[in-house]
Order: sequence, then structure tokens, then C-alpha cells
Amino acid sequence: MRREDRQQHIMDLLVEKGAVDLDQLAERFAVSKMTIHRDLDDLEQAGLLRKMRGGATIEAGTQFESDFRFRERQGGEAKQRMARAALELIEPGMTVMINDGSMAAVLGAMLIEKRPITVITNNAAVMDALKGEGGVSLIALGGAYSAKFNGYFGVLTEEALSRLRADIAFVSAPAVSGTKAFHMNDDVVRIKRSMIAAAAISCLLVNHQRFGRTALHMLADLAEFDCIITDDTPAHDEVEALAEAGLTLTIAK
Amino acid sequence: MRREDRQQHIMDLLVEKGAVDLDQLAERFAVSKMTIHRDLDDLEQAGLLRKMRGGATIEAGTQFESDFRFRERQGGEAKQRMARAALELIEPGMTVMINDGSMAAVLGAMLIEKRPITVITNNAAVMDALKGEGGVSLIALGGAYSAKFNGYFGVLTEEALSRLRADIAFVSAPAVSGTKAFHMNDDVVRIKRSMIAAAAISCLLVNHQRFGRTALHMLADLAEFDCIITDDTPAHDEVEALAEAGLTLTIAK
DNA sequence: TCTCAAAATAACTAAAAAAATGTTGATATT
DNA sequence: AATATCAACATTTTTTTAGTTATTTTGAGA
Repeated sequence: MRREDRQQHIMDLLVEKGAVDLDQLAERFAVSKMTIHRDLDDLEQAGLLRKMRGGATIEAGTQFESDFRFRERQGGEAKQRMARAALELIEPGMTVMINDGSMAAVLGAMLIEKRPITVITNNAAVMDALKGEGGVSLIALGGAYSAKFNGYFGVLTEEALSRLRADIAFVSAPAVSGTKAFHMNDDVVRIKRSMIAAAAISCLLVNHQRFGRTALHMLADLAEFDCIITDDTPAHDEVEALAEAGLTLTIAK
Repeated sequence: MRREDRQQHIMDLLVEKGAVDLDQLAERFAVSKMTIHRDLDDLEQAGLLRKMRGGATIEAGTQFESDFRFRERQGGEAKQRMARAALELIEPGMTVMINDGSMAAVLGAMLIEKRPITVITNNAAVMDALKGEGGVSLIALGGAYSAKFNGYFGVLTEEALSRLRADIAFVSAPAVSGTKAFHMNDDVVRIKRSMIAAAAISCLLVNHQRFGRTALHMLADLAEFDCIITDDTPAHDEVEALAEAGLTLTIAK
């Protein structure tokens, strides 16, 4: 077992129980206490836990960063399909906004197919993918980095957006209920809203399983989008609610 | 002699002579031909040279001075030293600005040693290094991506900087002559100037070989910096000019 | 407040893993 | 045919990781 694996296990235990005991860890992993000390030091340095005499407790307010990495590998195939469908709305020469999220990252990477193109994004994965690609003019929105969403957010991001205009914006949402889209995070919502406001056309990308869910903050009314792309038909009553409001879904094949 | 040093030497020879011979290199560095083969492969991979039967030639059209990839591999050890010296000016809890450039990137990566810390940067390498590190609050400056400088520049970057304040800014320069620092690019100069203006303390990082050179745009008078860090003593007359102006250099050991 | 056993750390050594280099021999180039 | 390249494997060196011991610090109970 490698050091990194062991540290991951320690974090798992910590998340589960809220606290760990140094002696028990040493025994469980069959290593010396000193090694556990060093592991805990590393993790504390990384801001993931707080060392206490005889063990450690979880750092208050630690949001698990595994989030993004986890979501990133989920439903890859469906994301590809949705990204393909979204790509059809884009012509070379356009200015495109891409928001945070792993769905958007997949689309972002595909944009090289439409070059020359201008891409405006706060999504770190998109920046990495397009950085240095010829024919892609990459405009990064600054801001405070969020590991949870792997992107940049905050006042700086909003201000930057207020000075930019795009032909089309692609916005993703983790929850849609009735005719409204939701998101759990305030800062993220603000950026998504700014993007919708700054683009001539807005397009919502949402997995079909996300219909019928809600989250703390209202992101937008679906009527604000010119186009809603999903990967499969949502549950029956959700579809009805949309039909009633006169909204049409694009199901990516 | 480390692998990196040897490869740097090979590049030096290449820049000087335009071509190198594999057998001669093996003899000069007292290593096997296979090792030189591997060195040349690495450098070719990095786009710095073209392998030819029996040796290598400089990659046509490579603008050495201005190529980020090249500078990135250059003088790694000296940069480490300078970064260490710079690090002494930083205390945990501070807000630090890091500008573009490979020198700054080395320093940026070291900042994790001083966490908790807030880092403001337009340098893509620094963002990659600090992204997701716990205890580091990363504020990215947005802007248009420049592959040449591997960073973000332009109006957006300037505007973002105008809204931020830092305890200390680290600015690097490719040319210093007399009591002034220079840079070849307009946009880059504007960002560096904004950083100096936005920080309580400014520190210049400059390689000793860069003294006595100029470039198109004046970046700043050395008197504007509170501290100037270099890796070795510059040429005699350059030192005199500095002494006359009452400026002191910090030579990183 | 004081004491002292447990816990934390520092400093050093040993072991393991990874990286770099060398050797050999098969294949390609001129 | 002579030399260069490359791949595969062996060897050496360097770096990382873990363990041990000695010393300092901590905090619970007297």
C-alpha cells in the first residue's frame, strides 16, 4: 500500500467517523506511529484535517474535493452525446461562453473542431484543454478558484463577465424541477446568470436524471433559455410540466 | 552533473554553434551515446531541436529568447535559489501577487510552503501548481491567453488588478539596463506595472545575465522596487550603475 | 501549580522505489 | 559494409518512504 492510498483511506475514515485515533491507524495499516504522524502532517498541510493530541479530526467546513474528480468520470458517453448536439449550434468565428462543470468541460474540449473560435470560460478544465491550441482565442474569466467546481468564481468573475458579450452561452445545471433550474451554490449561480445575460443565445445542458430535483438556489426559469439539451427523456410528469409551459427539449441521440 | 544541467549545456552549445555532434557530446560529458540519444529525444520532444543522423540541429524558427518552453528549462537551479530568497519575504497569511514567466512559476509552486496564503496571478503555470492545494486561496486574473508567455493578459487582466491589493508583488524582467527594467511586450508590461501599483511591497526577480540588456518597452525604474533579487553578481559596470543610484541587490545563495 | 506519563517531534538509519545510465543486440540508414 | 538508431534489459544512483531512538512538549490529575 502506497503512502497516497493510505492517506486516502485515512480521509475516508475521517469523513465517516469525524475523527481518527493515531494508535488505531498505526495498527490498522501496520505501520509505525511515526508514519501516521507524517501522514497526518501531510493532510493537515493540505488543509484537510486538524491534528489533535492522539489523532485528528476533520477540518470544519471541508467539502470533499473528490466531488469533481468523481463527477468527471460519470456518464461520459451521455456527455459526449450532449456535447455533440450542442456543437451543432456553433459556427466557426463565433464567441462562445462555457460555464463550470464536467459536462461543460467535455463540450469545451470539442470546440477545437469549430475553429477559428473565441471561447470565454471560468472552467479550469476548459482552459487546460484549449490553452495553446492554435485558432482558439481563449478568454479566461478570473476569480477565486474553487476546487469543488474546478473553476473560478466571485466578484472578479462577475465583473469580467459584465464587460463581455458572446454569441452563445452554454450553461449546465445539476437540478431542474418544474420550469426552473437550481444549483446548490450561490456564487456559481451568479456566474451562470451573468453568462445568460451576456450572451445573445443561451443553451441549458442538463442530464435527464437531474429533472425532478431541486437545490437551494434558483438559477433561472427555463423560459430564459433558447434551447435545452438533455441526453434522454425525463420522467413523465416532468415532461408534462415542460410541455404545459410550451418548452421543447432537445434529446441528444 | 544532473540530467537537466547536461541538457541545458547541450542547448547552450546548440545555440552557439547551430548544430551538435552526438559522439562529441558523449565524450564531452563522459556519458554513453545512449544517454545523449535520450537527452536529444527529450529536447526534441520539447520542440527545441531537430535530431539528425549523428547529432542535432537547432529547430528552425525557434525564437529562443522568447519561447516559454525554452526558458522553462533554463537555469533551473538558479531559479530555485532566487525563489528561495524571495520566499523569505513571505509569511503565512499574506496576499502575494505573482506575474508571468518561468521564474515566477518556480516561486509560485513554492508558495505552498507558506500556507495559509492568498495568491493572485495571471501565470498559467502557477494556477496549475496551486489549483486544489489546500490552504492556498488562489485568485486567478482573467484575460486573453498568451501561449508565448503562458499567461493571461489584456484589459480584463488590468481591470481585475485594479480591484485588488496585495501585501507583496513579485515581478520578473528579461532585461535590466542602468537603473531601468525592460520588456519586449506591451501587454505584459501593463500587467507588471499594475501589479507593482497594487502591492504594498514590490520585488523584482532578475537573472544576473539579464543585466546590461534592453528591450522595446520600459517596464519600471528599479527605484520602484523595494527589493531586487538576482542569482549572481552582474557585470562590473552594471553593479556600479546600481550602486550610484543607491540600489542594493540581493544575491540569492 | 506541579509532576510525569503519554504524545509529539527531531535526527538519524535502513529499506524500497524510482530515475538515470549503461550494455547488448536487432534493425535501419547511408 | 559501416555506422547510427532504437528497444529491451541490467546496473547504478538518487530520491522517497518508513522505522528507530532520543529529546522535548503537552496536559490530566495530584
